[in-house]
Amino acid sequence: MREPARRVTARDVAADVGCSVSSVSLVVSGKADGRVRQETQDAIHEAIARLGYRLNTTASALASGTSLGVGFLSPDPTNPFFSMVLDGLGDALADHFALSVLVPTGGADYDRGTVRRALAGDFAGLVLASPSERLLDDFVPTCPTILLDAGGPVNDLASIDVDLGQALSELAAHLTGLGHRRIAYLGFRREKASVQGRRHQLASALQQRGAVLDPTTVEITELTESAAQAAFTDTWPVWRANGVSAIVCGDELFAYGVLRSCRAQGIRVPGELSLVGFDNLPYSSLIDPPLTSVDLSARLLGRTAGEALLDLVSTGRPPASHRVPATLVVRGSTAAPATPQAPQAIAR
Amino acid sequence: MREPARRVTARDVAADVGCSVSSVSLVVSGKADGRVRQETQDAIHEAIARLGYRLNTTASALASGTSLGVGFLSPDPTNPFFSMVLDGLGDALADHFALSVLVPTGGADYDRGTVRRALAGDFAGLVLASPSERLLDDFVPTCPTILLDAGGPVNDLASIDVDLGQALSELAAHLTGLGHRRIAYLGFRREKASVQGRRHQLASALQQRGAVLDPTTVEITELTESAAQAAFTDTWPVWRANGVSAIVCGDELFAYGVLRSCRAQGIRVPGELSLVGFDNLPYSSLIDPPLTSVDLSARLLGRTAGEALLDLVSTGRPPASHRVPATLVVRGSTAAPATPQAPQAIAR
DNA sequence: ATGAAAGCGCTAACAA
DNA sequence: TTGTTAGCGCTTTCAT
Repeated sequence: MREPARRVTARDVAADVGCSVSSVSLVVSGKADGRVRQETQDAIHEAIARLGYRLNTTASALASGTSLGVGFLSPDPTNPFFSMVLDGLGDALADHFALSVLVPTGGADYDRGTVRRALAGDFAGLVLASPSERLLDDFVPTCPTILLDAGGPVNDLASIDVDLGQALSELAAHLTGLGHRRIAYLGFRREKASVQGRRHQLASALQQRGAVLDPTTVEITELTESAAQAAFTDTWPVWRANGVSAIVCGDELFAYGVLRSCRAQGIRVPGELSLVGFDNLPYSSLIDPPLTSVDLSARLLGRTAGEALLDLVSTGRPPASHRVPATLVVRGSTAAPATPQAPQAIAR
Repeated sequence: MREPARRVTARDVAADVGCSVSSVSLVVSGKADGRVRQETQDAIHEAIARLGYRLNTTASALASGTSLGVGFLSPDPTNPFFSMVLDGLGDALADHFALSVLVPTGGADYDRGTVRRALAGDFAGLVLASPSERLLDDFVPTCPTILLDAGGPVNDLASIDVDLGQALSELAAHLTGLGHRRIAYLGFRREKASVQGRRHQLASALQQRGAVLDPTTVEITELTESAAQAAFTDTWPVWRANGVSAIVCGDELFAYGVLRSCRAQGIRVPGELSLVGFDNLPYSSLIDPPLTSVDLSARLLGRTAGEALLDLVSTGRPPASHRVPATLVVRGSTAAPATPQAPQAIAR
């Protein structure tokens, strides 16, 4: 039963050395050169090591008015996309801040409650990944905040987004080149503008090549395989009747869900149905069939967000919103449709 | 160009209401009932809302001597195993602490530097996932710490571990039942005791059923697919010469790496080589072939660690080390060996 | 029921 | 170059 062992403070060190706490503070924070004599510095260092002194970062933060960490919110820390974003973010921030991951409670998307907890955390900055529309509506930032994958700036908050333009036209070219004429989109329902943007970009890229995005819209609110599996199972009869021969999924997890549904129903992929995912996870190339993917550069996205936040925190000037380009990775889940496709009229 | 907007403090609220800061503090911390008159409480609540006051958690932590978060260290936040552990941890801790994920710098395993940063963070507690042997050697905890997947308690630190006993004998029964007689193990080199333990458990389970664990040991230090791919490519000639017909991988990522190597070399899985992974990621059932897996119950592991930590932090008594049972999930990557296997002598 | 006051451990003026 | 001092915003006795 050992003592609570009162923590060694800067004062203890100062007393031991016979100097003042300010000198200790200066030495510890590395601002000592030219302000504290070398001998004193040495003595302080020695005492710190001997006594086992460690800076109390809480007190330090309070006194200096700076905060210690930045918060990261994502709908689901389990989704590989967000893990990779987190990894990139860590890269950019590691030397400057601790990264707090606010895990939404109960497997749901993060909501006001989670954000409130984040705001209570006295962070130096906040990164909101794939925030939902409702959330942003009444979100009042209390610290430098940047959005990630919000589809563009919202309420003066900069957003780091994926630029899908190039990848989407490549995708359209790829699919139409294979002979697909009617493609469906299985999206993630988050912030309106973003979703519409993705759909629209894909739709117009397809149109330019004489193909069509099926107007039957499916937007999933839950970022899980099983939700996608269920949604696809429900909607496939309609899409099939419409002549859809390829599906583009707004999240790779969705593609996995579709795949499961196809297996369960005996739908051949590719052939009867071609499948494209957004993300390009490490597993894309291992699954059966290997998934053709739009690579969202998650890690780069995270790093860019980290850098933007660093900039925002230090300069106080709102950073420009950034776009990092996505790239198309073609694999085995897309092939020519089994039945030749009729040319389509322009949608809507 | 808006003002730095000095933060609303408890004093502002007190001044507004015409009471003292102590009352505000009591109300905010929920200790007001019976100590502050109801009218005053109401007035304070009203002022808080109107003024937009939020508790400064840094100051609160300093004054009360409590800390705000717990730190989580893992070799790689990108590895789905750790994401799931993190998720479980978040579940257990969410209402009590913020979870800080300390991301190791530069993609390497976390080292003393990372730990030092963690220790500097004034956490209420620390969770060290899959710590390396060297790390623990000279690790001096400065706050309640629990280990996760360390293979058992180390230096008085409790560890939450997977109990492989049952799953491993099922696995041995499964493999020998299929006709395998010589199995190799591709492990993750971390803390010695743990690794030896896993190997030994598997070895003895196999022996009891007349099969043998190939003595050629491969222990990978880096938790990546590509490391496993390379290691397997190097060692396969030896294993093949020894008559190995099945491989058990200590991490599912390793199994993916082996799979890639097999594809590259045209080794048929299963048939020429059966493959088993440890983890049972969501992707196990989608890859080709679906992976037979020892499910490590990552999420439960995380949740258990969280609960143990909560207990440790609040009671101060070291929690018991826990073992959560793994389970075998049989899928398509294991089958009878193409060539019948000779009965094997007992290894070493 | 309420408020005054003494810190928590550190930082940053300012004096010396 | 060094030490003294006044806080940072909150919690927590302890009087009142």
